[in-house]
Amino acid sequence: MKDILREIGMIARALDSISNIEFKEHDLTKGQYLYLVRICENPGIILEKLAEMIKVDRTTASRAVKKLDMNGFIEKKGDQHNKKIKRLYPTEKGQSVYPFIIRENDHSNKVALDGFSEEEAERALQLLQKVRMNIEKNWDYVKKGNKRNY
Amino acid sequence: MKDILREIGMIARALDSISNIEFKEHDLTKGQYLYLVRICENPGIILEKLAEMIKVDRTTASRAVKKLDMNGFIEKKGDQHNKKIKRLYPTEKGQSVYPFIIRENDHSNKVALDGFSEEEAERALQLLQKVRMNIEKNWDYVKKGNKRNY
DNA sequence: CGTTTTTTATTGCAAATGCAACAAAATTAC
DNA sequence: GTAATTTTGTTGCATTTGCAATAAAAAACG
Repeated sequence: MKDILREIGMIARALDSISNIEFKEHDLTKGQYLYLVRICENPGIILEKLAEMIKVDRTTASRAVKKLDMNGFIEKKGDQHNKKIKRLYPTEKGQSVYPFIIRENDHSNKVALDGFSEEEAERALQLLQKVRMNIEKNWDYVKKGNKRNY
Repeated sequence: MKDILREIGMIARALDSISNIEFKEHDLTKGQYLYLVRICENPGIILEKLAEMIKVDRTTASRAVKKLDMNGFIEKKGDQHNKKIKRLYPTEKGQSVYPFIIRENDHSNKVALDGFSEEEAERALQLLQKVRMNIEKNWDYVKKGNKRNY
């Protein structure tokens, strides 16, 4: 059995750890960069979709977003046609941090793909996207309280 | 820029979330399965190496291992020639849970690689191992307090 | 040898995380 | 239309996480 999952876990923890240390400089605490980039790239997104996109619990996302709001990185706006949802938008301050996040992420990507040919990098991305799509079905399923069978 | 890192992050969080839910059945709390499998596969490993292997902070590993010990999954043994280190070994109970962890992980791997040919799966593993090796250098570097330049 | 540095392990905070439970708006079903 | 279900969001609580600081054994260095 090709154990790609352990590799993925190691890579993800290492990268997250690095990012968290590096973004402290921009007053972002643990995990916040994850939410902020996505809100910048999807202005008007709602919490539910954001959590789904990041693959994190709704309640965790709720608190992370609340903190981003309190610290002035984003703002929550009510919707005219739907009183329940709160749309999320980056503030000036949030947008000003965005380039730093991208630059850091790009650098990590470069490091990760060091020694890869253009074809290999492309191939790696395709394979990972496929893995992600395979796994997200299970995530939805299990998160909704269902039990996998194996 | 091929953003493989976001894909990896999503996959890792989704899988970790699934595993944590599924291992509750075996009285393992969040994250513990990570430590237990590795101790089973590397009996006598010390905390420091374990943390490095998993890519997690030393102090986090320390507490996770303490809990595994308190709950009877593993035990810490002093070394005869080195009074500082504590070698970690699975107990009977720990070993009895091991097959379940492997079975779950295997299943997740199967799901992840659904639709992959044998060659593709092999290729994916190779690429990920390479990425992991590229990234772990940076992780060591940053964890030791150094600053990446980019 | 003695001293300096590195390795290994732990604890004290402060913060993030996530399940349970709840609430209210929106949507679907009848 | 109303009732049942789903969607969206939040808090309470218990746990995990990780940076700082500490300590002590071991290893390196002179």
